[in-house]
Amino acid sequence: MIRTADKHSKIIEAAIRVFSRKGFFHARIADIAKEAQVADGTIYLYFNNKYDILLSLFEEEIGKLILEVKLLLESEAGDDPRRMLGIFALNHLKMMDDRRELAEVLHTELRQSNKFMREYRNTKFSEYLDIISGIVRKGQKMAIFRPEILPEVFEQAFFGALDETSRLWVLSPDHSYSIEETAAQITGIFLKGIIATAAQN
Amino acid sequence: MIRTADKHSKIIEAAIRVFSRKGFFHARIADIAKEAQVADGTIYLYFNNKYDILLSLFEEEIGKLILEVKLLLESEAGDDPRRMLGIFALNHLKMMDDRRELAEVLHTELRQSNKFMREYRNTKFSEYLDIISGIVRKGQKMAIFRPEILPEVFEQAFFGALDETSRLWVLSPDHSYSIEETAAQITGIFLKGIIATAAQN
DNA sequence: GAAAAATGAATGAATACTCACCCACCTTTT
DNA sequence: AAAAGGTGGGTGAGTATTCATTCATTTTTC
Repeated sequence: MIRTADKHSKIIEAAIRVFSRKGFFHARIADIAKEAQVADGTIYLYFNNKYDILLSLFEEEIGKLILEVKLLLESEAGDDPRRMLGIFALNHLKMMDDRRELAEVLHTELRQSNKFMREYRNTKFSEYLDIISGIVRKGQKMAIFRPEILPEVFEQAFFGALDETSRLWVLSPDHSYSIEETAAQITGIFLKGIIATAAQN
Repeated sequence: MIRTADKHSKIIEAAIRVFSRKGFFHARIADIAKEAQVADGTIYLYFNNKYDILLSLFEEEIGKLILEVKLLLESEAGDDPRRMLGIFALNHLKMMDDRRELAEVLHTELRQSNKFMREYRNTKFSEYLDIISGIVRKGQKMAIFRPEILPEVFEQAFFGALDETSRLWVLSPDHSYSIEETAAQITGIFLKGIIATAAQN
């Protein structure tokens, strides 16, 4: 066994594959160990228990996702909240499509564990979601978006739409339309839904 | 032991409570039996195994939900697709709020099991979802809704929005606004998003 | 007093986690 | 610079526990 390999990420990556294949509860530590080419016991040198693997996985992967979108929003949106929503949506769907195994874990296990978390706020996940309400507030401040829309409700609805879409996308292998079309449809509906005047867009 | 009690529904109802409290995997058959005031073995006279309880629960409860909404749509919507969307949304959120325990089970376990179902279509659940695309097609036929909207994508987005909203609603006990307000916000966004002309609404 | 329904103690399969041991590599001693 | 000693990451067989399911027995029904 090569000494210098980064066991931590190796285990996380193995866990993503195994959890996506069998689900958290049916995944055995032995499966993850085998997939990571590591002994069962080694896993406990890096994680406290099975559930800790899942939580670490969430934190780390969503952390990366947040950095990625924030960077993209700064560089590509030209400070336009309308474009920001489109970029967020497309990026979310694209990344879920690129990393299907991670997507499956997030879709099924994140909810499960959210429910049993003491403090739902203060997670990387809610930080990711709050990017959306941030965009809404910005648009309202600029008088581009209707002021009567509650940013939190919009956030829930917009994310819910993306989440359900990506869930079904990943679930079935064949698709009649592209990710870009799908993202455009969703962004289209929500933009028309939130824009202040009967604007052109 | 009460004699004429319908054991089947008694067990289903007990299972809803136990699954919502502990989640499917952590729920023990003994817990459900105790909650239903029935012996462990009795459960196996009505269901093949633990997972069968969950699947039956889905089929039966979503079946009821479908009947309820369809009736409501026929009696209250006056054949107007715009009102139909509003009725669907409000009914969905209200029912999730009324039956929080069932809602929690649907939110967390339905996804889990969806993922591991061979044939995703042909479930009561997809029948429920298809009510939404049905409304969209109706609206497009009447030239009230934009024809370029893909009914399936709208269905996913609209349901996703409702699902995420009800999920968070059930998850946290305190709310700044009412269900009616929330439903109105969501319906507002989606209606403005799908309506053909810059109509009055 | 059969037949049907219900019971709950016993069974045994499954598996998360532990821990005694191994050994590659580093440090100290002579 | 060779030997001795130390360090700690890595290992994986073993264990204790947990529960879904079964079935011999009891209770209820008609």
